[in-house]
Amino acid sequence: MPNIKDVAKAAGVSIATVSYVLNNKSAFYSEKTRQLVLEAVERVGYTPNVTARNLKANQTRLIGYACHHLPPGQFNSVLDQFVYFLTQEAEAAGYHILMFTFPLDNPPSAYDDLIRTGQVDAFVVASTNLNDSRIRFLLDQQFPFVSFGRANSEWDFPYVDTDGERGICEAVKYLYSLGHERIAMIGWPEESISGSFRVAGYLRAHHELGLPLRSEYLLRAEHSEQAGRAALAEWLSLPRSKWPTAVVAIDDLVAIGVMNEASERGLPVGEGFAVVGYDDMPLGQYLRPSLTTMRQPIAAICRNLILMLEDILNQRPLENPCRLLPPELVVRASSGGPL
Amino acid sequence: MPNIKDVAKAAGVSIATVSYVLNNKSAFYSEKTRQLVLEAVERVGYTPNVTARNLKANQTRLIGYACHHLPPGQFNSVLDQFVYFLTQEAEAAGYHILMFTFPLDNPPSAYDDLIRTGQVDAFVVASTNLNDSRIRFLLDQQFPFVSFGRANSEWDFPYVDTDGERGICEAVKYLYSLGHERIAMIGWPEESISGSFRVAGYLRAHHELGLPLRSEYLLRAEHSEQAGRAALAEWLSLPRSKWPTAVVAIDDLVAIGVMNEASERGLPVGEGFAVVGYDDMPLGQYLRPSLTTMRQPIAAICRNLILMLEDILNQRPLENPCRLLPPELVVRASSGGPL
DNA sequence: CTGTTAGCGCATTCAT
DNA sequence: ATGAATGCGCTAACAG
Repeated sequence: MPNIKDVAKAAGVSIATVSYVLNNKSAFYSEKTRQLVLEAVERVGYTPNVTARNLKANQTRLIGYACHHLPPGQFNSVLDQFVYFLTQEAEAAGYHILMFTFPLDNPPSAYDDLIRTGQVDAFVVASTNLNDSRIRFLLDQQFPFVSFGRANSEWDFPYVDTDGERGICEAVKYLYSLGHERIAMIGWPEESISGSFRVAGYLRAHHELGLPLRSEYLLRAEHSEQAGRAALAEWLSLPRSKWPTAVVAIDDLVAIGVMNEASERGLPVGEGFAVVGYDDMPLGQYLRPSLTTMRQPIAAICRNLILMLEDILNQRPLENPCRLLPPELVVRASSGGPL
Repeated sequence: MPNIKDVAKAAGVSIATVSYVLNNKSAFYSEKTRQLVLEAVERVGYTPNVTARNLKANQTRLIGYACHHLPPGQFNSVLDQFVYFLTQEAEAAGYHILMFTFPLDNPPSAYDDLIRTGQVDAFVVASTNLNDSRIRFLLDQQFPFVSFGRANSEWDFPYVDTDGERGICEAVKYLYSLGHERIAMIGWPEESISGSFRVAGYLRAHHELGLPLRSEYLLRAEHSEQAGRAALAEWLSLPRSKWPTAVVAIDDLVAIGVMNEASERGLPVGEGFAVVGYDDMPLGQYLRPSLTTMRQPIAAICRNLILMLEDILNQRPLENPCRLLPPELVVRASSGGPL
């Protein structure tokens, strides 16, 4: 690879002049020198070496993003979209994404490594939770990062998140508009932060609709198909008159469990028994019945994450460090028509 | 961040000595100096700066991997697994993955950029095809890379691939062992390289089993649910006695299309009508009926990719530059029991 | 306007 | 065994 010296030689100027031209420091060269340099750049096929530039500038133009392994049977339904859009937005801002993994027993260690060795300028943290050790660590270190997802409310850090409360609230109201009054929900365990927002939406919808809340209609379970099945089984053990006519699942995988259990027990999903999921995983439209769900605006989330990171890295004040984006109701067959 | 000078000062030695100790050049320091240095490293909290080290060594310890966007409705069913395992294996070898995107109208340009700016040491190319412009470009440039997937047989480059021919052959033989004799297949368009290997497996199985080949049983379509539906519809327009009793789909999404169309037409998938997919996407086990499929050994693929890359980057001769890994038949409900 | 030069942090050669 | 000095490729301060 040719370097700046080769260009200088080819153009018959000094390396400083080449550097000035390439970095548009227009005060330091004449137009004819510029032509000379650009032509030489073209001739020798020169592109500045990023490593050298980074060493000088004390940066990397790399953003770290950790991908985690999920136990078999689970999966992140929107990970591929997220990674793609994040990469694309990062590139638009002149960055690339550096992928890394972290040990489950000590997540911050991987972040620490990358910081200490100077391999990234910032992080995008995702799949956050209450007392998230990574966020606590990054706050401690005062290292630039943005988060997809919230954590402890008293912690002050920039994040983008889907407004799960609003989303589930909208889902419940939609079901109500179809005529459902016995609407059940499967949440995640209480420790889950995004889970608790979504459950709050369930509660708020009932409050605003004046629907009575029945504690037996709100169950908590883990992110799994089995959890959806078990929850429905529990509801179907109630007297028939108390069976919910609609279920809001906290994510699509749980919704699938509900649909599977319902089908096996002869409950007609989409015809009198409604199921709504959350995430809009790619396969949802091809399920039978196709899955009504709340779509996470992944592209917008990634755009916001990177825009915020740009502001942070350029020391610009953040306009709005806490951004909630509304999910979008995608109506398909599993929610059925009016009762 | 402290640098090597800080350590040298703290240890009362020169920076050269610190460097020697940290790089285990044991010929150049005494044991007691070593202790001195290590203790100073600990005290000031020093970690070598990777950018500086890279500039000196003319490397980046970064492997480029391009993720591509798929049109809505399509998706790469094993991308998240692939990215995770690739990242993990790369880390085990002392590398990280740099994600980037490329424009569909000029894929090599993104690879060229990263090469010219010196941002990566090598690439992992995936989703290859015949006349793949990226592979041709990297071969031209003689830039280190490995591929997940094959391309033109006359091109000489290192790759790992799933043995699609073997996989589909095994699937067909399994169906035959259940008593099926009218086994149909949906392939990808002829231009698809991995598609043609899989179709070859279909043909080989028929040959080895002595089953007659009927041209109407082999259809070609794109990677979509709709394609699976359309293929089944075409077969069901044959006289009933010629309906296939089993379908091998070239990928899970197509298999889902077949299952959906079959269910809607009252054909009992898993009970007399068998469907087998390919890929083992995470959701397959939760479909109704659960999807029998050929599982791609993603973890092993990633391990092989990185092992080969290590050999290449260290100028070691490649033991076996063309590695075919067998997929694994995962029997679930959609293939049913013996006829 | 242009060229010379000093570092960025590190590895390594060459003296001692 | 140790340290001084050089250079990786680049940017930018400074001198001319």
